[in-house]
Amino acid sequence: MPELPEVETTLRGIAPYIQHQIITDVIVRKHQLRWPIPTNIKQLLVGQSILDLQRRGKYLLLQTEQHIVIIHLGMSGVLRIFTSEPPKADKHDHVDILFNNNTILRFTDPRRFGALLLMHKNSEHTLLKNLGVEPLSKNFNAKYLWSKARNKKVSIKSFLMNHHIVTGIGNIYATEALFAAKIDPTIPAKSLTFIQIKVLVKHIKKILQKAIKRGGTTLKDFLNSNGKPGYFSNHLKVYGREGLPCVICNTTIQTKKIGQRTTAYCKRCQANGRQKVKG
DNA sequence: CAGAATACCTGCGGGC
DNA sequence: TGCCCGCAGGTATTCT
Repeated sequence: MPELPEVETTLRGIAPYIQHQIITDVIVRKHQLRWPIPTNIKQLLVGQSILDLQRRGKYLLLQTEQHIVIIHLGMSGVLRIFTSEPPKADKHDHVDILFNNNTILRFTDPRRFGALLLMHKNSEHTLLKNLGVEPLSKNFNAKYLWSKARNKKVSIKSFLMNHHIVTGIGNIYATEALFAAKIDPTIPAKSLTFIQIKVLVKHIKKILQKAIKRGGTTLKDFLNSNGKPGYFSNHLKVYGREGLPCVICNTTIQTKKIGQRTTAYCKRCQANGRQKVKG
């Protein structure tokens, strides 16, 4: 999906339109997303106002007086804002939330891996309670990642994509961060030196921040709340570059499946000191 | 318990 | 043109 920068872009895009606004209607055309949208969502939300909007990992949280709306964009989800009559809903426009300022928030998701759930304001949702640290927070630092990596035999790439360790990093940004840090994505998490962990943390933060600044990455589906794509795609250095020359050393970029996910890497830059390539 | 495989769903591009 | 296959930004759940 949308990974952290895309969710953050979405949050910033929709917040000015719906914060402090009262929900006047909820139209659900398709309940069956990753989990069913609660059937009583309309009666629970109408009349409530949006007090606050937050992001936790890749989850968007819309806080109302009584409930918190949890939204996950899955692989192909998009939230868009309409301030006048929206276009006729097509088959993937699953939900419209209407507000008293005539704004409409529309949730579109062709693959339906996304979710729209409700939790009571005082409860703790199982989806959220076991999430790891936010990668852009101070809690995400070399000491933390190092301590978590101590006994982990999984590849460093799968480790980075484990949301119980650190949230919001998906295939694109894990791939990019490992390239920037010159770390072989296949090596076990526990085999990294503290210095490597430190460099990796630095690059993760840097890349995520840069991507947010560019409005996220659009490969195919992602659009911001105005329906515009993100522009970080132009800054990707390895992801999607299989067969093309490495931007650093010209070696042909290869791919490999790690934990079922395609991983692009430079054999030379990310050799992790195992062997020097001639030349 | 950790780690790997599976499941959910649609759309698209490539090969034939 | 059309069919079939594999692949895609995610992650909870089930398996070994």
